Amino acid sequence: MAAQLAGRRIAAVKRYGKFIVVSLKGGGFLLIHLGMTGRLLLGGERGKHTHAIFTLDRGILLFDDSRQFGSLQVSEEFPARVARLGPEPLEVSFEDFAAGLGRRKTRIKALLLNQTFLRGIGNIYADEALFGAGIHPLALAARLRGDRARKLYDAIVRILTDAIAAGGSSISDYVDAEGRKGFFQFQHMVYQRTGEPCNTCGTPIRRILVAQRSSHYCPKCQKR
DNA sequence: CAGATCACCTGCTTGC
DNA sequence: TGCAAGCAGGTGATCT
Repeated sequence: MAAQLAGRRIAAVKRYGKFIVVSLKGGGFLLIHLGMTGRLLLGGERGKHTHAIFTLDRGILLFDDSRQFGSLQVSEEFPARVARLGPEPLEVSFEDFAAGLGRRKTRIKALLLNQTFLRGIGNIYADEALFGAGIHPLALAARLRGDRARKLYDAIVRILTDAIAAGGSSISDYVDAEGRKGFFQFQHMVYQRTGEPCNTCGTPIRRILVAQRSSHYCPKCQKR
C-alpha cells in the first residue's frame, strides 16, 4: 500500500457516512474507516497502536487503532463499500426517509444502524434519536408512519446537528485530528445511562440487546 | 432477497 | 492480587 501511495497527490477528501474517501490525482482512491477506536492524528508521536504513517507536505498524519476494527484500502475504482451506502441523514428528504421506513420489516433500532438505509448513524446516535422521538428501539420500522416518522426524522436531524456542534461523543477513545475530545457525551439522555433516572420522567433507563447491540431507552417515554 | 447471527481484536471494568 | 467474564463509537461473511 505504501508503494501504491508514494508520491501521489491528493485531489479531494470527502466523508460518506463513517467512511473517508481520499481521491488521488491521476485516479485511484484511499478508503479510510476508523471502526470503533480508530484515530487520524495530525502530528504527534508514533504509539503502540499506530498502524500507518502518512508523510504529507505539511507534516505527518498517523492512523492509530487499538481495537483494529478500522481499515485502510487502496483501489483504482470508487470503493463498492461506499457506493452501496444509503443517503446522508442530514441530506435525505422526509418523503424518502418515510418511504424507506415503510418498506422495512425490521426493528427500528436495527434499521437505524443499517448503513444501506442511512449512512453514518451509529449506536450512540441511534439510541439518542429514538429517545428524542419517543420511539422504543424494538418498534417495527414499517409501523412508523405519519407523525411518528416525522418525529424520528426531526430527532435524527436535531441529534446529529447538536452532536456535531459539540464535537462528537468521547466515551473513551474518540478525538478529532487535533486530539481534542468532543462534549456531546454530557448531553446523552439514554446512551450508557442504564439504571439512571430518565431526564424527562425519572424512570430508570433500561438496556436491552437489539441486533446484538446495546440499546438504551426509557420504558415510559418510548413507545413501541 | 431481507433479516439474523457471528466473527474479527484489544483494553478496560467488574465481580468473585 | 489474580483471573474470568462482560462490555465497548462497526462492518461484513455466512447462515436462514
